[in-house]
Amino acid sequence: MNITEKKRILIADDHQIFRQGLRTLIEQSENFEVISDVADGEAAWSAIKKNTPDIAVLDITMPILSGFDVVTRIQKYKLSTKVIFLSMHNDIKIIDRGLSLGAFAYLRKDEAFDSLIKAMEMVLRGKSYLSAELETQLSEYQLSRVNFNLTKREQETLSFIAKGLTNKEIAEVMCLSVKTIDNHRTNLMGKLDVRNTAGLVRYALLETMDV
Amino acid sequence: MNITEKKRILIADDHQIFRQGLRTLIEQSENFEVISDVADGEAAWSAIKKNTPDIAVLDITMPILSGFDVVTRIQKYKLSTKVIFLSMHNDIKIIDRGLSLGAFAYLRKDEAFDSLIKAMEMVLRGKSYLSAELETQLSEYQLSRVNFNLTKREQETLSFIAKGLTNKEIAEVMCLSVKTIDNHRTNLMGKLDVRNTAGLVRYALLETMDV
DNA sequence: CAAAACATAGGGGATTTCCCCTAATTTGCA
DNA sequence: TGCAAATTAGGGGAAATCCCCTATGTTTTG
Repeated sequence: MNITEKKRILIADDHQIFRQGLRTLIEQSENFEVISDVADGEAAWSAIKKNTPDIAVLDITMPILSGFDVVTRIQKYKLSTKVIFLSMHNDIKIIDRGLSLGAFAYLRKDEAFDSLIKAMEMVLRGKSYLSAELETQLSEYQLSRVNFNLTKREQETLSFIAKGLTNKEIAEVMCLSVKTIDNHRTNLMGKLDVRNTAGLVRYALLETMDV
Repeated sequence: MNITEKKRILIADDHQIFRQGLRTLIEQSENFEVISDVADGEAAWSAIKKNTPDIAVLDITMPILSGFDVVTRIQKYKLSTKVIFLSMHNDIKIIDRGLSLGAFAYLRKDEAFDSLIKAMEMVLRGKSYLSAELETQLSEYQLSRVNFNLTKREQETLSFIAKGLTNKEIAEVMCLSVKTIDNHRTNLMGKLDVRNTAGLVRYALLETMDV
């Protein structure tokens, strides 16, 4: 770590008290200075464009632009600012999305402040950071996702199920036997690890966006 | 209509050809001039903030910011620019959402250009515009929505159904007879005008956000 | 080319949903 | 206070689902 020059941090979070507290904490550290703290994603993006901080610590849920929107813009304009998400979200899907958009670290707000310092130091060295717990969850999630390889016919069947058609109706529109649709249905439930129509519809509506 | 001064129009749509065509059409009219045409919602918002056109003709599906996002900002900053949505979407829920966010008119892209002129003239007079067909659909939709008065127990039952529980399992967690859950289910399907589990889950996931 | 995966279709049966109906209590509101 | 709505529960039966299984032809892939 360069002693003569503090690393420049931007904070974006729509909760003012949290923001002030975080700023104070970070500024106690010798290696970091907070150059700006803002309350929404648009302000964050403006500040990042203008000042290119070393690290942007972003909330996900923010007014106007979300943290996802901001990191997307950073990637688009190839800015050197590295993003750390600091969010209350515990949903592994959200976390996966954030990291795949190009963030270097993801911390939950309930983690210790030391974790943030650690994350910032690692991120500056070009490494990503994730708590051990989240890392486990994430790899399980990504592993489970790749097994969701639905075949073309299974996808078609699923989309009809999600639209509310019965097996008989699906068989008619796809010009197939009801038994074939029943098979697709069984295979879908096996692959997606659900037990009934409700689970299939849930998957179709929540995990994919094209229904 | 003021003859000496043309009304200033902004167009936002991510399809360039459509945009150019629309600009040409509008500029043939004597009463309107296109001050800007842009390809995404962020550019639209910037231009609206800067120039406050009389009317913004917006697509809904656009990069960076959606048309919904733009109209939300216009409302938030109380700008005088009036929004007309011009979209391919035919889904009455989308249309309802757009109008309830504060748009003055909604036109489908497949409607005649004259409709747009008519809509623009009405919008300038502070009136909203909707094709007769869409107006009928919309009032039916809004009427049907208010009848979706689900009782407390029906709502509970629905949320369990949407989570994938069977009637038997729901009966257990709610300490009721399976037959009671079956009744709730039947009543739900009647009220929501769907025919099966898939329809119930769809409603729970798409019409409410707390699942 | 051979193996694996996919798509098709059927048997058969347990379980669940779907959809009528009746009916007793309880709750809420005018 | 009284009536309407809500909640509970059940009978009964048709339909659909869920979940095993086998089997044959096609397509994809190493």
